[in-house]
Amino acid sequence: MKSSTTIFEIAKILKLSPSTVSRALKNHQDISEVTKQRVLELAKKLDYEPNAFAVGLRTNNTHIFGVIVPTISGFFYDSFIASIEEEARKAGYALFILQSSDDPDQEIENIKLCKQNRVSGVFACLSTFTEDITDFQKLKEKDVPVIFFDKVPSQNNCNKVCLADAQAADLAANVLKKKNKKRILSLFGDIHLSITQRRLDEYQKVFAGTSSEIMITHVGNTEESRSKTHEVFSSKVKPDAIFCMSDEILIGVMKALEQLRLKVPDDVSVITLSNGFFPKLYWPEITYVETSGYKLGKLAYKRMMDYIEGNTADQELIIESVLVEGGSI
Amino acid sequence: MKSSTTIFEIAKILKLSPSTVSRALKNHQDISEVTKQRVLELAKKLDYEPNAFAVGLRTNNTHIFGVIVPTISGFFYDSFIASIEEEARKAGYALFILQSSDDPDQEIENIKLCKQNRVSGVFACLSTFTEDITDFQKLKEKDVPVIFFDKVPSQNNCNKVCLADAQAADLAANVLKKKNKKRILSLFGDIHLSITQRRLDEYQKVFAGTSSEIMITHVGNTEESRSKTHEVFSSKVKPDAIFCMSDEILIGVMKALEQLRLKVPDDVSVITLSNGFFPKLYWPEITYVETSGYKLGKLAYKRMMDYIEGNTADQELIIESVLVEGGSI
DNA sequence: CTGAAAGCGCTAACAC
DNA sequence: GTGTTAGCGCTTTCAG
Repeated sequence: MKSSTTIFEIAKILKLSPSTVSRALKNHQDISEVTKQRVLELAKKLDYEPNAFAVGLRTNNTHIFGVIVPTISGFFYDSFIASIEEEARKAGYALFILQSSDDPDQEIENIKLCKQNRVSGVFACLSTFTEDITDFQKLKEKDVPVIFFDKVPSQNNCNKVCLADAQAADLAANVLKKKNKKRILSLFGDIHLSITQRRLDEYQKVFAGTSSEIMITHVGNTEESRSKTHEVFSSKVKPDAIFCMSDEILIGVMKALEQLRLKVPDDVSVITLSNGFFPKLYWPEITYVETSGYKLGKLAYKRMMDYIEGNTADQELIIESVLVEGGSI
Repeated sequence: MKSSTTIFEIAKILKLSPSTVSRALKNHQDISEVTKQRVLELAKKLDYEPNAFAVGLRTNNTHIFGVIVPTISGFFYDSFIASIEEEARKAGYALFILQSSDDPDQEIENIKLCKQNRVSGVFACLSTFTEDITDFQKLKEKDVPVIFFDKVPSQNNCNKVCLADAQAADLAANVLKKKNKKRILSLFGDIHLSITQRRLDEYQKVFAGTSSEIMITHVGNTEESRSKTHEVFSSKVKPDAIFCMSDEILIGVMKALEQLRLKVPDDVSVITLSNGFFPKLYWPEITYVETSGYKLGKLAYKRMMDYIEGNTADQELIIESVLVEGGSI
């Protein structure tokens, strides 16, 4: 990049000192109106932009937040990111977004990048396979606030914002129970994920002691969800309802139902946990318990700002789940 | 952030000079193996990370690319971003992602942020309403490469990578023509967008002089697409095919067809231009002409690196369209 | 109200 | 092979 206008040049032209220019530029009260005007005008004319490096080097504050997510694209994190970006922008912060691709090594690289770029704080969603969070803790020791979201560490000495996983599963399960569903294909994600565990535990609790058959099934992705559903509904005794733990699973289920020409809710009821977008693609719209990336983003941002303002005690914040009625039950 | 280990501290402990440490750290050939080892070891032990500000201030090179998009979340840009991120990471670049929210003012703010942070280059997709790109051109004058993608300026003195909009529309139209469709509901986006214009022009060309009725209709979003489709198919004479200009439009169409209990392709054929994800949600899968954010990202990145290596002549690069057969026609 | 000067951490001539 | 030094552009005491 070609050298840009500096404070020094402005000072020279206006026969002022660099410090005066610096102060004028940030509207310091000590500087006379006339001087301010002259400086501002010339700065604009010369297209002056402060050198963020010099500022950062001097002040040790970047007004940049790091965001570490498994992947940007997809079902959830894009809306989370968009959500914090909205707020951050208003407060003059920019976002430094890093993908871990669910790879713990890459996650560590990302932490390094955040460190090197002296971010003012980090929003982090752990990769599926992260076991060790010492690198995150080191950040925190350097007074870089770390707010974990969605996939958070199990230990308590950190700040987390989460969706009410257990409550969401509970809510959905109770809808099915109340509607007296007797044979429910219950589709959950990878059994090793803590998020799956929590949802599953709560779900099973609701049906404990009832006569409902809940057919717990784990699927790794959309295609598995589709094929499993197809298989189950090709047998003689068909379920009267389907529970989906996530959007990925839902869209596989719906594709299978279309293949089989089964009608929702006449032939089978469907309920899902969801970010809210996919249930609205179908007709009738699918009833879902909201797990909103957007809302989670707002909460995470709020927590971050709170932390920066001094409230550094470890907390775990939860977004309550909401049932959104479609016509699928 | 608490002060981190510096080169100076390492130098002091090892009784070396800062420059020797600096050189050792970047594996400079002048430095003896022993010294390198000692430095590297201590650096690791002290958890040393270079201060990106100091480096940037000194070298004027950040290894950060700015990415300006209308919005991160949605149908297309998330996969574009994920795509360049993959490559950038390999080459040691990080991404600084900014949303314009389709607001030209915010776009200008974003350009400023890129400037202030001395990014090594900018990937930019214009907001819908951007008319004036002088701010981008100023970046370029400062030797910051700017690669426009997707929604690009109409003028030629810049670098662009695009999807083959016209060709994509042509391809889809020809499929419909060959299948001898006679009454086609043709749904396009906002008429003011150049992308709509280009697709529409080419589309109409294909049907010029044929007996097919193509019912050109403009819709602003998914819901309009749904309601328009519903309305058209509620009349006596129903279309035998639907053309969708985008994923947003497609999902509205599909919802309307579900409402009306119309079967694809028995009752009506469907073809769309698409990033590739949504057509696969349905059964049968929707036939589409691919307009891939992922591929576009790869191309944009390649062009950026090429530019950085000296090939600075203005170019317009195009991604050829591919027809992906589903079962919807 | 304004100026002088130090220094943030690092790199790269230039010395030795 | 290693050390010395200047300086990137900015902010911020401290001194007028």
